[in-house]
Amino acid sequence: MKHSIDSQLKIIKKGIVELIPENALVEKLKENRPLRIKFGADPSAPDIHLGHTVVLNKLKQFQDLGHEVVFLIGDFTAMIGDPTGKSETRKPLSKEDIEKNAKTYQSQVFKILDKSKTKVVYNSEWFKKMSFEDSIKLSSKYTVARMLERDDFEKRFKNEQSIAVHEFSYPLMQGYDSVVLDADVEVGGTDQKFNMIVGRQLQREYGKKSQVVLTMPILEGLDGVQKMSKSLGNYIGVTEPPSEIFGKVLSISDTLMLKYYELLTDISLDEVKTMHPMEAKKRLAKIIVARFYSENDATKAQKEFEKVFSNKNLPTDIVLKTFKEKNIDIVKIIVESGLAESNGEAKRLIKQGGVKVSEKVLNDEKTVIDLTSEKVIQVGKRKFVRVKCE
RNA sequence: GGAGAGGUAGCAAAGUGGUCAAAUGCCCCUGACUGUAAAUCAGGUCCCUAACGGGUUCGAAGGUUCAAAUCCUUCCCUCUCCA
Repeated sequence: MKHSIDSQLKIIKKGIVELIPENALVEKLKENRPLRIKFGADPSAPDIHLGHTVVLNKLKQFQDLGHEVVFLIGDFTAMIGDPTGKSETRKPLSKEDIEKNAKTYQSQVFKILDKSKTKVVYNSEWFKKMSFEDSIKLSSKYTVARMLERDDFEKRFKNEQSIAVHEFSYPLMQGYDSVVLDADVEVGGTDQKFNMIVGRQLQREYGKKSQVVLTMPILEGLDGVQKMSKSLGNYIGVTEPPSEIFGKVLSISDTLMLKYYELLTDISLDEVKTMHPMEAKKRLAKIIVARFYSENDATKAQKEFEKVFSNKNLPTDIVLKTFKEKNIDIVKIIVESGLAESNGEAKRLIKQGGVKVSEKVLNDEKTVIDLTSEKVIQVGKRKFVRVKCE
């Protein structure tokens, strides 16, 4: 191995929240062997977003240091369905869905991870074989009081929200995964801390060495408050088109931008602070786009952004929607091309001056548009559609 | 098993027979100002209608009433305390 323990440790510790416990990691590194780094993924939400990449980047660093990443897909867990929080019970996924999601997940994960140094495993492999006796044995290794130490359990308990008994099984199962896999290190977001620590204890109970728990900060979503997640709709997905990613980054607040720089790049914050916020944000957006596409795509995305939003020109590519009739009410066009949900909303938008036809604000909701020539309809700042009759 | 408290729009939370399509706050949408930033301001936020008005909403299904989110019955769900 090329790196000394000190230099490895330095790389590993960069950008993390906690390393529990640090000296155990040092001991493991001293053994001078590739460590097994466990990372668990839930195949119910297959789209990877920037939030996930914080953890994935850390895993990549481990790979670069010569360690082995075990990418665990929690297919067994997903089959049962996890009723987290107050949201209604999540529907258990079918086998087909899980398989499909797992594939999608993998294809996206390998935009960051090194495939040749990653071992993919499914936890149904061992859980399917477990008997009821085994599972009772497993649950006897942890107490309710300790379960209630977990933040969200405690909160829900206090707030009089339901906690299904089997929810206690999730930390146990996740911990048991570590037992089976002989994980040396488990990496996850701070929200996973509790579950990962359960893993440590279970490993000990089963006569194995405890894993080291490494937590990464949670990336806030575009709103700057809640964590980035698909269900909250405040995310930037790694498969989104470059222009989308670029635009979304530009829309975040300045404070949030600093956090993104911190968690997603190697650039020092001092340097960022000397820049004009706008320039800094564009730079960040470019870096992120380039990571999932290319420098070239990033530059293109920036030019397009400047064209549309800074100079208020029309975008280069606008979707074309054709109609059979030659003359149609503007309201109908807006709704049918998906720029608004209902006639009422379309009318509202017009009243408020949010609709432009061929770059001119339109105030009369009764306007009939002549579609013999092509027109560009714009709703708000960023929704465009080209329309004409067939 | 017993006693009690609840389920209202995306979320939180008022309303407890007509004045309720339902206060308020947040989220969200549009506009102004900008840097698609923050802060601020103005407007909007179930569906149809140019408008008058109409149609569907307050856990579900029935019922009482001229009239129900509000009263009654049954059911489903959540929580608290006791056993």
